[in-house]
Amino acid sequence: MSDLLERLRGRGWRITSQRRVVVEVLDGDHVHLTAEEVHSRAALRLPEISRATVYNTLGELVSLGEVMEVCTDGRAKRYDPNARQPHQHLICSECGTIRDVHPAGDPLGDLPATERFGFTVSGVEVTYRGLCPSCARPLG
Amino acid sequence: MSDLLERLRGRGWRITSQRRVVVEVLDGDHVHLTAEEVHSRAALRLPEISRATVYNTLGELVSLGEVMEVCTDGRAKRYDPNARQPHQHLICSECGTIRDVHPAGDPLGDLPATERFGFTVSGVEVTYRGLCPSCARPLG
DNA sequence: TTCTTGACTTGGACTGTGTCCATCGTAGGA
DNA sequence: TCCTACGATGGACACAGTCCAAGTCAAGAA
Repeated sequence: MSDLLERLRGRGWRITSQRRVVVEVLDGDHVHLTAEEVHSRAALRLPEISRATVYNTLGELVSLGEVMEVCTDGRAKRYDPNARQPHQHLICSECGTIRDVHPAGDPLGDLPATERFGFTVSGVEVTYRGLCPSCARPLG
Repeated sequence: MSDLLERLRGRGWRITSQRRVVVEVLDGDHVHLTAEEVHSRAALRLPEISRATVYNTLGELVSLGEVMEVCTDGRAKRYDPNARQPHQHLICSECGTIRDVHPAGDPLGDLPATERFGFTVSGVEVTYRGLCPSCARPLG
């Protein structure tokens, strides 16, 4: 069983087959799936799993800090299982591919007090945009 | 007439009453409205304006680089008329208020070549999150 | 000025994403 | 093994955004 499931049990989660499958789908590949993609992959193993359950489970994983929600465009959110290691995202504007990246610098520290307008700033998201090698190629 | 309308005319835009009203709504306050908010404000001046037209016009303004699309959460996109001056956003996680901010540092330069994976990186969005003064206040 | 035409607008249907809720099922403790 | 509160279900619903066929009109031509 994955460390993640163990941590969840430790936090009082009731481990059901549905939750197990959702967690395993996320744990399997470190790609950035939409909720629908998680649902269809989960349904391969557990055909009767409902959309509502997948949405609920993803929402809970996000609020526990185990999974990161990535809002790339106006479309579906994507879920990043690599939430425990700080990182940013590089997104292809053409095909939507997402890569995790680790920039130098400290964006939080870059925001001077005079630019905080009294806010309690708790986090920062950095999203780089561009074209991936395939999409940048002329008639690729 | 606004500079923006003049620029648009220069780019071959047909200036219709609908487009004029949408541009005026955006030009008026430098806040970050959703498409629906733009539509309802536009409808105060031009009651019969349709949602489709507002969406079309906003989309065109974005692709011309005159307006910036801001995707704050999974909900509706917001439209920022301040697209010609580079800036970033500070968002209250509680009430959704958005402020334009101008951090020090150069996030684009912070992404080393080894972290670009062959991408042609063209831009970067930085979103700071936290609580605004009203929402941070205990029982405010 | 009037005419012409193709770009623009309209409204309603449609899609995709996500939420809600009443009901049913079951994990895990007693 | 039994109980029960927590979780799952699925279908209705809400919201954001897109699409399309038909009607309208801005602006250049005559």
